[in-house]
Amino acid sequence: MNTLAPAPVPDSAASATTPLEAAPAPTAPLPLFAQIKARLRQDILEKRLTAGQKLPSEAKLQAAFGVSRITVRQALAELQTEGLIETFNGKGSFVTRPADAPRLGMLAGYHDFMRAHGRETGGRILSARTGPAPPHVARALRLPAGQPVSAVRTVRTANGIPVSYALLYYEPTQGRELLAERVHQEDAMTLLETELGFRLEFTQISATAVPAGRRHGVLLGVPADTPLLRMRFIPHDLTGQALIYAEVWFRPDQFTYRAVVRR
Amino acid sequence: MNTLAPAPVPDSAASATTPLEAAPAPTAPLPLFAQIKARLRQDILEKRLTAGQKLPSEAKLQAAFGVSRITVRQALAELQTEGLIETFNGKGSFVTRPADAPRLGMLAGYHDFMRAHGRETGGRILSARTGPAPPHVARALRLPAGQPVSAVRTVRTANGIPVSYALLYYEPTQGRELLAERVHQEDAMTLLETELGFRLEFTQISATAVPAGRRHGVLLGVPADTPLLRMRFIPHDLTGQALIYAEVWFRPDQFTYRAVVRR
DNA sequence: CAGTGGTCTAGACCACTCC
DNA sequence: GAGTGGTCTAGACCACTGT
Repeated sequence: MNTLAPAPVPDSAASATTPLEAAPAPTAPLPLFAQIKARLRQDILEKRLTAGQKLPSEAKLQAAFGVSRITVRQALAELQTEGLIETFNGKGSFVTRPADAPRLGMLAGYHDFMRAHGRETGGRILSARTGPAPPHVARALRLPAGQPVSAVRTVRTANGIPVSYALLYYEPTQGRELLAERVHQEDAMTLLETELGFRLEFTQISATAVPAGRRHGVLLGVPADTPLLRMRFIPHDLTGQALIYAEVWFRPDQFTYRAVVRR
Repeated sequence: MNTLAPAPVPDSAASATTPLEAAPAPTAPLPLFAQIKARLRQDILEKRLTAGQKLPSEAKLQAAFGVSRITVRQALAELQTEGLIETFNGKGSFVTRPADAPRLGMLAGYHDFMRAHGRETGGRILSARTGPAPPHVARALRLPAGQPVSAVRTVRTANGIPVSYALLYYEPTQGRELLAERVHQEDAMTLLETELGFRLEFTQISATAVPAGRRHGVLLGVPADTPLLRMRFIPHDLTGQALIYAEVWFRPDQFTYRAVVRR
């Protein structure tokens, strides 16, 4: 017997909606700890276990899944290195709040960075509408060409000076409409993690320099042909799905991109 | 008894040079697995175990340290998640060659990227001399102001077209002089990892856009005031020491910086 | 105090690699 | 087949957290 009983996720929370038999399992029956890990991960991603919530104790998991403690601990250990849970001696294991996890990409995010430097951040939304996705956006978001997407344009300021012009694309599903109301106040990545509850796994980043066009020059308050830093951010969740496509033009005299990268 | 016997690193390789008693251990005697891990890590960093080399088998480590297999495995597991070793079923554990480890920062490095796109990379060294460190460089490398550092200037080309102008600073110690002979052919980060055997842990990166000055314009073959992408890379080793300070100006029509960042 | 995770042991069986 | 890592069990003691 190498397959877990279809036991519900123990303790609190309903489940039953995800019988283990539905797993792939054509060839290799996953090791026990991997099955437990997959189950818990799914519970987290699908919000049956929500941010900050305490997981069942190791003893309870042990009993519920009918395995030894070491097996339970191996599952928890891997979830921990993946940053999905945190465990505290004497207290228990808890689903990480995404904001708790150290942010490696953009150092603490744009707004935090500005505030940390004593600059008042502001901004406004220039437009927010829905239309067919441009080809490169559709490709990045893995959507059929021409599929309708939301497009939001914003300008951000610091101490009243324009800093960036941003163009955001995303599928107009789930609670993502919130982006159109808040991106001028908070970082899109922060909103995705804290307000919308997505679990970011990795982000594709690119950077280049471009001369300010007429339109960007006016919006950012610089003469045409002034060098601008143009970056693209494409954050992905744990399943590899791209969540948004963001293209941002920065005034280099007002902002320098900084990051810390492992390896 | 909670302290490992001063057993030498078992199998091959001399050691004995690092008795465990020299450890901190004033208050909390590290857990056994942590002591084993520390010992192996040290052996790797100090080249008693070198890249690609096979570690003693779990059974041998078990016997050598006088602990149970699980304890050995916990040490190995953590070294693995830190990327210091790789293990293969049926073969053993091996010290990772830094180049094997997935490179998250610059996607596969500049030269690999160019070659992957079928472009012939070239370059030349403009100058290599030693002089007092500029203040911002001294600060980043944690050196006393004015301390002598090596400074290397290079230009890189792809298919004969200038792509970047780079300015590298580093302490002229150890084998690092090699940098002055090879940076025009290989990425500095790659040289540090593969040729010089450093273990990179994290890299500070910054990006901004600047107008090409007269000198940069001539070197890169673009008119003055053309926008350039200017990036700084400061790679650090496992101890947090900055290894080099690199400042690079890219022609944006020839190169876009791309990276994948966790979280 | 009870509950929780942190560490550790001594064994076991399996799958994989290489000779 | 011998050597190696991958998985798993049953039990133990400790340190920390809360009441």
